[in-house]
Amino acid sequence: MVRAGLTTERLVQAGAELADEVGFDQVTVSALARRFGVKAASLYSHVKNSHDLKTGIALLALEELADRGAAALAGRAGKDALVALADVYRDYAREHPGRYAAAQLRLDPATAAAGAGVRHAQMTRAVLRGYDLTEPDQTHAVRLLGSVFHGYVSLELGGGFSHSAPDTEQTWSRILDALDALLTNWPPPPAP
Amino acid sequence: MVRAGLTTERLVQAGAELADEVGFDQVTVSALARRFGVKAASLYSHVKNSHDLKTGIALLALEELADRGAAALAGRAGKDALVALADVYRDYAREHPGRYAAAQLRLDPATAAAGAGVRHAQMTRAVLRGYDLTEPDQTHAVRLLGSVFHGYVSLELGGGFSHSAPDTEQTWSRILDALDALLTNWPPPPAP
DNA sequence: CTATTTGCCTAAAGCCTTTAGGTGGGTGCT
DNA sequence: AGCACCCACCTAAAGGCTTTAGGCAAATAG
Repeated sequence: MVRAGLTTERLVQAGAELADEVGFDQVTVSALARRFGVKAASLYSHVKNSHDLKTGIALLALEELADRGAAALAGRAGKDALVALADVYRDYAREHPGRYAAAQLRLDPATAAAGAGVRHAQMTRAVLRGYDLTEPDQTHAVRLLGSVFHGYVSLELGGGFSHSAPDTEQTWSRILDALDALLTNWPPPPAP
Repeated sequence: MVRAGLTTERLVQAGAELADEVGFDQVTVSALARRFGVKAASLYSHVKNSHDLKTGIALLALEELADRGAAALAGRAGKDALVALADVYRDYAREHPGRYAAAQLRLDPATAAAGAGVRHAQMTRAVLRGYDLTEPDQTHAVRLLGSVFHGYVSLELGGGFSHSAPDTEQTWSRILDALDALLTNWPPPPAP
């Protein structure tokens, strides 16, 4: 009987690959065990339960995304940085749809705080250094960028923009133009 | 033996309520049957299968959302209309998180085309009539608005903005100010 | 007041999750 | 080398959800 050599890390890694292949919600302890040629019960020595496994995949995805973001941001500023970071999210989601879905998993606050979530907010703040925003507008802008990135990527991934001209490539680039223009010229609070 | 009086419609309706209470992914044929005091197998005369039930809930949510949107848009234009439509999405998601999650279900093209999906795009286009955009910028703007609405709402719902000042109410209103300013002053394509 | 429809039931098979307890291969100590 | 221990993986089993097939009884129609 040859041992499969399971570890938590390898399970999470393989779970991420499985997610990209068949979708995050199809990631199951059984399917993962099958992939290792092992009985499902055997995974429970390495993973607390199904939810734990999914959390592990989510944290992995957030980490990978943050790493890519940091690399993309290095040496860039202004619109250049904005576009680079935005493309990181979009490209990652297209290359790894399962992982991206995993990153959307609602984590309990403790887990989220321990993970790479904070790095993401910091990266967006780093992009905003290239524009002239002060608190609290900077926070508003962080949230706007997060919303656009996430919203666009998940709509595009879900096929929300499919079969309609013009193509999504153009839209994406024009949206980034528009965001750049908006950040450059952030409106003051309207007089009540 | 008193009959429960099941119909497809009542099942979908109850499924939507169940989704709001326990989360869309916890909506299960078994749970729904339990709620009607009936065996799970009995539902299969009214609903093809589990996926069919979920699709029904998704279509219901899209319909409800479109109805609310149409009502909100009546008699409004410009920023007024923009804010009204945006609030429809946000309020609906907060009142009916399960239904909102359902509305995000990936539908096959045929089902999507038959449903209220088209009405949503048309409502956004209606809002844009208050601004001076022509094709293809109008399509880009439709997609931008869709991304912001969906992205913001789902991040807020997922707790992405929690426990950090300033509060999300302010951010939401400033984001809408910003979108209004952006649409009013939509940037031309940058020179290559 | 029968006859048909149809609403809900039981039975059963298949798959997933999770816990409990067993066995044997590896590893390290003597 | 021999031995003991540990840990990786196994079998067994209980419980849940999905879905199909076939049956009985309540509602409805002629």
